[in-house]
Amino acid sequence: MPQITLKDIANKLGLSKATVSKALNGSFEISDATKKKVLHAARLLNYTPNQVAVNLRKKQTKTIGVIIPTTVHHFFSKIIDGIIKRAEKDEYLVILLQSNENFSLEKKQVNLLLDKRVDGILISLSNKTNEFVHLNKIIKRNVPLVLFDKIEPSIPCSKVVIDDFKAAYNSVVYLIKKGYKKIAHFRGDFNPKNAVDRFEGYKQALIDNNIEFDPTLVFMCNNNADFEDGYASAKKMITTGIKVDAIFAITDLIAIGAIKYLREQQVKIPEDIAVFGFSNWFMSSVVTPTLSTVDQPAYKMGEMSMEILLSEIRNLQQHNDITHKEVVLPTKLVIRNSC
Amino acid sequence: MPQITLKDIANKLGLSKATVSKALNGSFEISDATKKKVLHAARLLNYTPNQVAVNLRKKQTKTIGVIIPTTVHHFFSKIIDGIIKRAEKDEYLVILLQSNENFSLEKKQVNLLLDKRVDGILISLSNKTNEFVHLNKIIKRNVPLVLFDKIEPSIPCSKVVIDDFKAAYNSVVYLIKKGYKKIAHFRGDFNPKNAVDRFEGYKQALIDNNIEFDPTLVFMCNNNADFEDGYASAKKMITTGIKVDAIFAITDLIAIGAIKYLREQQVKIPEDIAVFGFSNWFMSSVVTPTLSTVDQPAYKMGEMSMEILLSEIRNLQQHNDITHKEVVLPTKLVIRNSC
DNA sequence: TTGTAAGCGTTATCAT
DNA sequence: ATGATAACGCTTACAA
Repeated sequence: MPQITLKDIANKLGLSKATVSKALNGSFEISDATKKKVLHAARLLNYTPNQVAVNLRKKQTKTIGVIIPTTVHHFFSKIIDGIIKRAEKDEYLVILLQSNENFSLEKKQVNLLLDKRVDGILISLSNKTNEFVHLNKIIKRNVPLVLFDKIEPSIPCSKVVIDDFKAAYNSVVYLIKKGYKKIAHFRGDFNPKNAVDRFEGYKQALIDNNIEFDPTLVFMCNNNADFEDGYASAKKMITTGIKVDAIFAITDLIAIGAIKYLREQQVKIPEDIAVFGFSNWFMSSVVTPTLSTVDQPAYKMGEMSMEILLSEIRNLQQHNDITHKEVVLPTKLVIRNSC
Repeated sequence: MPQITLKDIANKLGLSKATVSKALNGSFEISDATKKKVLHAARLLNYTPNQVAVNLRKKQTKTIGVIIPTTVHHFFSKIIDGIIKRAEKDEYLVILLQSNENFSLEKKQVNLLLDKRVDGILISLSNKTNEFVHLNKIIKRNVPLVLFDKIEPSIPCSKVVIDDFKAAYNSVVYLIKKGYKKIAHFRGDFNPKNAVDRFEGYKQALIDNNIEFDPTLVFMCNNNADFEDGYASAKKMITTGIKVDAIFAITDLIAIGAIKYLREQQVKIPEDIAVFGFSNWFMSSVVTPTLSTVDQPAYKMGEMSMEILLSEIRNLQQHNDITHKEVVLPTKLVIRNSC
């Protein structure tokens, strides 16, 4: 059954398309009588405007594009949740794309979104992204852009992040205050900024507490930053005879991998070695022992990114000048039984 | 900077819009010479076609809509992964919406997608959905629809599901073969079909093995089917003095909640009580003890749903008749240490 | 208060 | 081989 159009209603009622359109949009120019007639006919015929036509005419699509490294990730799925819910409030639709940690895919996806004429774009950069022409292209095209979590500081756009440095710093300080002195760090080399910031936080916490930084206590988890990496690093640490009394892991998954190995080796947690994670995945609350970790406000991050994007879109449409925001969301320590 | 259009290129080159369009689309009517000129100019000006205009003209958007209950769920996020990856292969974009287990929201979202003129729709029904006019509307509008996971059998469209009955049946048979005789079931009352099917599978397995079905061993987890529910049900079971030697839980999360309570009470797993889950979340492989469970092919389910949707879209465009498929994806038991 | 007509940026048909 | 024109379905000056 072919879609009903304005023209159909106009013909049926002996009115012009213009009048029908105005009536449907509640224009004050139209008499109540015809408004009623039009509305009634529209309901009867089950008419709804073809948004593609509306979009073309109005030059806005009420759609925004989101590019993230992967959806299969507790942190990112909560961010998506926040993004979609916030978008819905303003009747925006969300196109979701995964870069899959692939830079050239990310570039391609930016172009797709631009061609789709989305009203704004939200990106969490892939770990491989080290060039930024695609981002600058977005900006040059005057499409609002907000970077979140995995960002590039030099891009002139709004950004929403977590203070990784501070969160790591606080975690390690917490460990130190509890009496741990030989604290290993299981780090990642990939998600450039986050991993580096956490590492720096770790280091600074040691220094500020008069504990000498010992590079041999730092283990690089550069495989995939996942469970296996934590397991392998713990194994490497134990088998090479490196003695520590605590581990600060860059990720819950890595922490849990480490826990698994330690438990297999009858290492008591936290008595022999304490473990601290990062992210507060749900999983952390059910492993044995339950994992102390850093809670990241993922939902909030998505919501906030969308919020800022929407306000920039609004400002753009109203020809107000837009000022970029840089939001640093607070994290908090969640102390459980692993330290 | 205003977007470059066909007209700009045409003017610059002293050609007509028509010629430029044809050249850009590689039409055989256009001479190689002008093709080259046009392509060069297009590249120079950084021209890319406005997809909104293309969509209006071609009456197709190369976009499909997906409605799921929630993104924050390991199972669903893997499905989304499968959907997006498959869509991308055919250069389709995906609009993602969450019904949030809210029926009226689901209805509204269907309308949004229809107005957006998406080329097809993928839905996993909310637990509250008990009317189906919105689905029939999609079909009446001739928009391809595929239902997955949470489906309604009576709707004339393609469906992709898991054989919940069989998976539950096999799990319980496995428990029985291992010698367990008093097997409790922690069930859910909500996601209608899945929960019921699993319950029926459980029951049938008992009957087929000459174990009398005992309704007092069935615990309803109708809060949210989550961790807390499993914990509470286990508590109820133990405190009311009901003796069992195994638990078949409808969900890993519920199983893990149960495990938590049992361990707190010094109940040995699996020696005193065995536990069997359902879904094979990653988490199941890291809890203590690691959880035996049913692996659901989530990624495959997303991929397959999209695959079928795309083929229906293709058939529709080519005016072939479309036949609906009903795919039942196989599951498999993952045996770990909890039974 | 209603209608006419142009235009959004394409593609497709039919001339030339 | 190229171009004029209409059409996709809507909104919006501007006229009536």
